[in-house]
Amino acid sequence: MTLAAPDPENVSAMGAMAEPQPMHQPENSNEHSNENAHDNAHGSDLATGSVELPAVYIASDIESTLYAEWENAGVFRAHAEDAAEREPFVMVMPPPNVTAILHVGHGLNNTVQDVLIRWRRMSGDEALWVPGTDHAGIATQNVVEKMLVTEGKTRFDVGRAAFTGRVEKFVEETGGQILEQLKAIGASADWSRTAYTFSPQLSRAVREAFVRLHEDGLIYKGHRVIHWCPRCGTSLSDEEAEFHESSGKLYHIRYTLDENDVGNLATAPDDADGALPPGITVATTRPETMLGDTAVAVHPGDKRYQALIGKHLILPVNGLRIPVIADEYTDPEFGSGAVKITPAHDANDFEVGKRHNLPAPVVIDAEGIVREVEDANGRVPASLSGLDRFRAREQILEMLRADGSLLRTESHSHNVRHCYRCNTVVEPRLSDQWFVSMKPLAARALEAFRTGELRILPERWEAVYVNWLEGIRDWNISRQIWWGHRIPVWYCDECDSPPIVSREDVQACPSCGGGVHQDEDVLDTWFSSWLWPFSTLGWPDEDSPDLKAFYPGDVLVTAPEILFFWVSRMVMAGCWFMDKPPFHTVYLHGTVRDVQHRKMSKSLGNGIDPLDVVRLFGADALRWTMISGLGLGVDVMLDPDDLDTSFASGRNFCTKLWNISRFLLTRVGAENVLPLSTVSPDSFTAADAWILARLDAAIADCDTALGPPRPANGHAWTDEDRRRGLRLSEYAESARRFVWNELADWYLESSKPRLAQGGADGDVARAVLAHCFDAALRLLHPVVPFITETLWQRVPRATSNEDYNRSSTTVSTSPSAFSTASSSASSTASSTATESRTKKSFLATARWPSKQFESDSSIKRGAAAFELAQEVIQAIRHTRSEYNLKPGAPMDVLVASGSAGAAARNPENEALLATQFPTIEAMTRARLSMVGNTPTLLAAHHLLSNGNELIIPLAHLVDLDKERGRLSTEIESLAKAHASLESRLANEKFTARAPAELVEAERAKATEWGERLSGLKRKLESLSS
RNA sequence: GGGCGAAUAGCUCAGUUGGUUAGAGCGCCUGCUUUACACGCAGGAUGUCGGGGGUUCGAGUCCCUCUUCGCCCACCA
Repeated sequence: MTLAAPDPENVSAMGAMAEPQPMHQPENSNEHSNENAHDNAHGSDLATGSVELPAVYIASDIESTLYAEWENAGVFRAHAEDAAEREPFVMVMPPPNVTAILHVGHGLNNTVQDVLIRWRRMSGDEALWVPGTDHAGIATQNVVEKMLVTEGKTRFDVGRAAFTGRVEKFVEETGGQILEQLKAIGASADWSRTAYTFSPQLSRAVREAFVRLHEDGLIYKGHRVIHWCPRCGTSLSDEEAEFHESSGKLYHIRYTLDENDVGNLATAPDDADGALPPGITVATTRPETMLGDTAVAVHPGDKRYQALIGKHLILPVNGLRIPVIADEYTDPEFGSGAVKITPAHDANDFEVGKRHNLPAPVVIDAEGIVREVEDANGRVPASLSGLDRFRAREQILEMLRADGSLLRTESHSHNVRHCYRCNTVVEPRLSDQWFVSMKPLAARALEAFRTGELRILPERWEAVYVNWLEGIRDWNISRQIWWGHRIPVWYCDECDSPPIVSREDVQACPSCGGGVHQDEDVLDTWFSSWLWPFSTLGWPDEDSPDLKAFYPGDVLVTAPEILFFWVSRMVMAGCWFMDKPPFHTVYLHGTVRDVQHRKMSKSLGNGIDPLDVVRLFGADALRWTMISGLGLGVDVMLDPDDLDTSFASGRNFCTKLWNISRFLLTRVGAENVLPLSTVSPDSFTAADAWILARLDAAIADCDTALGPPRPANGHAWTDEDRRRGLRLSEYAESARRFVWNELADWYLESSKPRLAQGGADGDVARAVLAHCFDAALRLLHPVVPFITETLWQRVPRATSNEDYNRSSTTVSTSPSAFSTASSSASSTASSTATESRTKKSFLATARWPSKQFESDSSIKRGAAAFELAQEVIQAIRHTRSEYNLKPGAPMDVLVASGSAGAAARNPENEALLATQFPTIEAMTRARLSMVGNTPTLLAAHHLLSNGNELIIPLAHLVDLDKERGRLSTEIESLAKAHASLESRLANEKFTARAPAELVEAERAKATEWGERLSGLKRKLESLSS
C-alpha cells in the first residue's frame, strides 16, 4: 500500500524526500489499509481489470495501486520537445512549506489544479504541472528552534553552521511529506520535476535575480525603521507584519516646558484652567518609546502651539530636553494635537526626524529589551535597563503616575502589527536592511494587467491587485535569520572598497586582495518564491529547453491570502526577468470553512484531515465534494464533526458510477461493443437519439464551464472571454446530471428490455450505452480520476476507439525510462523517443469528448419523440403515486385525440407517440392503447403537450375532486403566466422594441399556452358535469 | 478611515451582455427492497429573489438608498 519510491534524483533536488512515505498517514488505521491491499480479493487486479466488480466500492482498494500505475507509466510527465506539436499548458504548484503536512486547504488547492491539468492533458495539450516545496525561511527555522528548546538550547548556543546543518537534516528526514500526501488525493504533477526553493538550481536563480536587480539599480541598502519580530529576531516585510485588532490603552502624558523657556507663558495653551505646569500633553499607546523621544511635533498651522515652537520640553523619566517642532505630519484634530517623536521606533517619526535633523536613539534592542542600544547615552534609567518592553511600559507608567505626568488613560482600540509566523507584536526598529525598489517592477505588472495579458478570477480581486501595485512600497528583503539564501554581498575586511555584489562566491577583495566576509543576512523566503514560475524551468539558463517550451505558463491556482505575498510578485518578476507575465490567469479559490463559517485551523481544532476522508470514503469522494461545491470564489462549508454527511455527495456519486458499471458488465457484457460509427443512424431508437443529444449537450456544458483554456489570440484576453471559464461546480454538475439523471435514470432504464432481447437492436443499445458511459467517464475523470480510470479499464467500450483516443498517448510502462529521470534542470533529456511504448492506454490520457450529432436532424426528431415518452411516463407514475397504486399493479392507459375533438387530431403526433409505446410500457408496467375520441370514463386525465390526452381508467378508484383540484391548480398557474404573456404581447412598445426573434417566440408560446389552457378548461368542465 | 463583495427554498449555492411559469445538491414528506445501486428508485412540498424607491415594454439581473454580514487596504500618535 505504499507508493513507489520517489525518483532518487528528485530526492537530492528536493533535499527533502528521503524515504517513500506511506500512502496514508502513519497512524493506527494504516495497518488496516495494508491488510486490505493484501487480503482483499480485489486489490491490484481492479486497476488492470480482470475480475468482476465487487458489489461494494471500496476506494482504498484501488487508489494507491492505480496511482503508482499512472506514475510508473509516465502519464503525468511533460516533455519540452512535445510542446512544439501540442499546445503546452503549464501550471506551477504553489509550493507548500517543506515542513508542512497536508491540510484541507492544500487538498482543495491541489484538487482544483489537478482537475485543470487532467482536463487539459485529455484535451491534447502537453500538460505540465510543476510541483515542489518552499524552504520557508522563518517558518522552518522556527520549527527547528522549537526542537532546540526542548534540549534547552537556542540557535546561538549551537552556532550558525551547526544550526543550518541541523535544519537541513530535519528537512531531509521529514520534509516534503506533503508531496507524498498529495499523491493520495490524486495530484497528477510531474514529479520528475519536483523543485525546492533552496535547491542548488533555484539558489542560482535567486543570486541571479539579486545581482541583476542590483545592476538595474533596484536593490539598495537602506537605514530606516522596519518591522521587527523580537521573537524571531528578524525584520519583516510590510506583508509579513499583519494587522490585528487589539484593545489597548491611550496614555496622555504631560511633558513640561523647560524652565528656561517658560518666559512670559503664564498658562499652557492646552490647559485653560492653568492647573498644569506649562508644557504639552502628548498621547501614546507605547509609553516605553518615550525614552527615545527626540522632539514633540505640532502642526505648523495650529494656533494653540505657535508660541511653543522652538521651545524645549523636559522628558519625564529621563529628564532629557527635547524641542517642540512644527511638522505637517501632526493631525491637530487628534488628541491634544501634539505628538511625541521617536525616530528610531516609529516609521513615521523616523521620517519626521529626518526632516528636522533629529537624532534617532535606539532604546529597545533586537530581543525587545529596553536598554541604551545606540546613540542613547543617558536615556534609559538604570532601573529600567534590561527590562522587557512590556515590563518597562508598566514600570514607566508607575513612574509617570508617581510624578503626576500621567494625566489620563483611556481604552483605545487599534490595529497592531503582529509577526505572521509567531504572532508576536512587531516592534518598529531602526536598522540597515536590503530593499528592492518596487515601483518600476510594479509598473510592468500593471501594464500586463491593462493589456489583458493577465486576468484574475473572480474579477473583484483585480481591483485589489491594481490598488496594491499602484501604492506599492519598497520591499525589505533581508532577514536576520540563518535559514535561507545568504545575501550575495561581500565586504572587504581591509579596504574601503564598496560592497561586492556577485553571482559567484567571493574569496578576496578585487581592489586590495584582502580578506572578505559575506553579508550575514539571508533573503526573504518570498524572494525565491517569486521566481518559481521560471526558476523551476531552468532559469537563469536562457537556453533551457523547458524554459523555452513552457514559459510563460497558463493558470495559477491559489488562495487570495497570498495575492500580495506571492502572486503579484511573481507577475512582477516574470515581467522583469522574462518580459512576460508567468501566467494569463490567476484563479483565486475560496476557503474551506466549518459549519459556523470559521476558517479551518489547527488552533481552533475544527480542521478536517483530507487523509481521513481518503481513508473513509476515498480521494474521489473528497475531490467530488469539494469541486461540486466550488462556485467561483465561493467558500466551501464542511462539517468536521460529521464527515459522513459532509462527504455524502462524493461517496454517493462514486457508488452510483460503480453500480452503473456493474450493470454494464452484467447486462452489456465485458466484451467490447460495436463502435458507434458503424451503427446505421436508421437503427437508432428515439431513446438512442435522445441520449446522444444529451451527451452532446453535456459536453458543450462542460466545455463552457471549464474553458476557454487560454486567450484565443494567444496572448491577451478579449473582454468577452475575460470572465469565462473555471466554473468548476458547473462543470461537475453538468457531468453529474448527464451520467446520473439522464444516462442512468432514463436511458439505462429504457434500454433494459432491448438488452434482454438481444439481436441487432440489442447491439445498438449496447453500443450506445457503452459509448455514452465511456464519454461520461471521460468528462468526469478530472474530478474523480481513480474510480473513472478503474471503471474505464473494465467496462465494455467500442472495439475500435482509436478515433476517440488521443493520438500517441499510449505511454511507456517501462520503469527504466523513469528510474533514470534527471533532475528538473535537465529533465527533458529523457525524450519520448527513447521511451518504449506499449498498448496500454489510460483514461488519464484518453481524448476529451467532443460533440458528434449537433446538426443531425434525425437525432433531433428522435430526441423529441423520447421527450414525449418521458412526459407520458411521468404522468403515469404521477397517477400511480397519487392513487397509491403499486408500481407493478396492472394498469391500462388510453391515448386519446384530446378534448379538442377529432378535428384537432394530429396523426403525425400520434404516430410518433405510438412508436414509444413499448418503451413507455416497459418503464411504467402499463398497457397503452390508442383510442379515437375521448371516452367518458371514470379516469385520471393528463393533457399532453402535443395535444393528445392521456386517460387512465380507474373506475371506483378515481377521485373526481382530486382530479378537478389538480386541473384547477394547473389552470390557475398557467392562466396567470398566460395572462402576463398576453399583456406583454398586447403592449405595442414591447412588440416594437423587443427583438423580433423574442417577440416571435413569445407569440408562439402564447398560442401554445392558450391551447393548453382551453384544453384544460374543457377537461375540467367535463369532469364537473 | 478608504475600497470591494454578498444577501435567492430549511442549509450550501447556480442563475453569463435585462427577456421560459426562478433552478441544483443536501435536507424534508409519501410510496417502493423492481436481480446495477436503499450510498438507491419513483412521486411530492417549499421562494412577496434582504427592505424601500427608480429606470425600462419588461428587473433576481441595471441605478439610488437603507439594513445585515463578510473581505481587502490604511502611519491617526
